[in-house]
Amino acid sequence: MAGDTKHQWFWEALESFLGHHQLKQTKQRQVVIRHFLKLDRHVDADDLYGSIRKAGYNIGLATIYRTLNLLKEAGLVEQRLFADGRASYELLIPNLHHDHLICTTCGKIVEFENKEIERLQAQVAAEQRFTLSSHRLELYGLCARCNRTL
Amino acid sequence: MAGDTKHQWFWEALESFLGHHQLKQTKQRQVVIRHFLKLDRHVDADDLYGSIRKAGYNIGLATIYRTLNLLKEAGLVEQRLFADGRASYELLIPNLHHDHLICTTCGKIVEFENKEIERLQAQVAAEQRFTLSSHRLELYGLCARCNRTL
DNA sequence: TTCAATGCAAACACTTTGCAGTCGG
DNA sequence: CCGACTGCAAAGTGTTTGCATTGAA
Repeated sequence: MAGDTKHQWFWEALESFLGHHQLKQTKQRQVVIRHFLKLDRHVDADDLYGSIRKAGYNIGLATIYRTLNLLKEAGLVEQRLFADGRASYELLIPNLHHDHLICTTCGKIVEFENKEIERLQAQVAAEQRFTLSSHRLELYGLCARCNRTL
Repeated sequence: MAGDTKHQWFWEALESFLGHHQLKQTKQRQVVIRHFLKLDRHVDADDLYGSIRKAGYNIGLATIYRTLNLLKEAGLVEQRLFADGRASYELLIPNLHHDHLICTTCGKIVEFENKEIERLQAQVAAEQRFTLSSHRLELYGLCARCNRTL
């Protein structure tokens, strides 16, 4: 119902999660999530709040945080912590993991995926007898543009 | 003077940094840093505060934060952010980079280094025309012990 | 003698929580 | 109707900052 076709899998997963946990579908949740999906990448609570407010809704910041935490619980979203103390959230697409290349000057983020690196990670974990559940890889440096400008 | 031989390079680097920035060596800084070096790994402000206080010193939390930030500025220490909002600090040993394998249950941290992964990272960065300055790789999962207990 | 450093407390920014009212199933 | 959800404001959290004072160079 609230789902566009592009994110149908997401709404289905959410519905399933809500169902299995006797949680409820609400107007506000739908608005928050719709805006989250629209903003698409690396969204923080304030971005969402602004976007939602600009669209004419009056939804409390608390509800936004609660919704983001819900999505995190549901495993649909990943929380990412930044040095300035803010947390940003990213849509977690199943089986479509990627890592980040981050420009330390302009903040540009390039996503990438490298099967070979992942394979080696699994190998390292196995050597230490860890059962891997997830990982985070971030490469920091200057993007081509900033490298030129500086 | 305040430097044990093991961390001599550290005290020298610090002295050099202070000198080049007209900053001062103080009693408190030395105490904080000495305790930081003693605790050795993945220390947070409160750990330090406790350790210092237990040793009979009365040094403000603010000073501890200021000192840790100083070390970060000096590039001698790396700040790491945790999901619960705390920041922990780790001694940054030059040319001795390592990544982390973190147990999501007991919090155990195993350090590792993998040249092959680093090589692939450099390759990825080059493909995107990034000039790499650093990276962070964290693998999350269950350690052997927790895997057994659960 | 100067100006960085300190301790304290107040200020901060982001996030969570308590509560009374609301609304979905 | 039950109990999860909401908005609001108040409370929390770890960290930073303003200020008068201290102390290193």
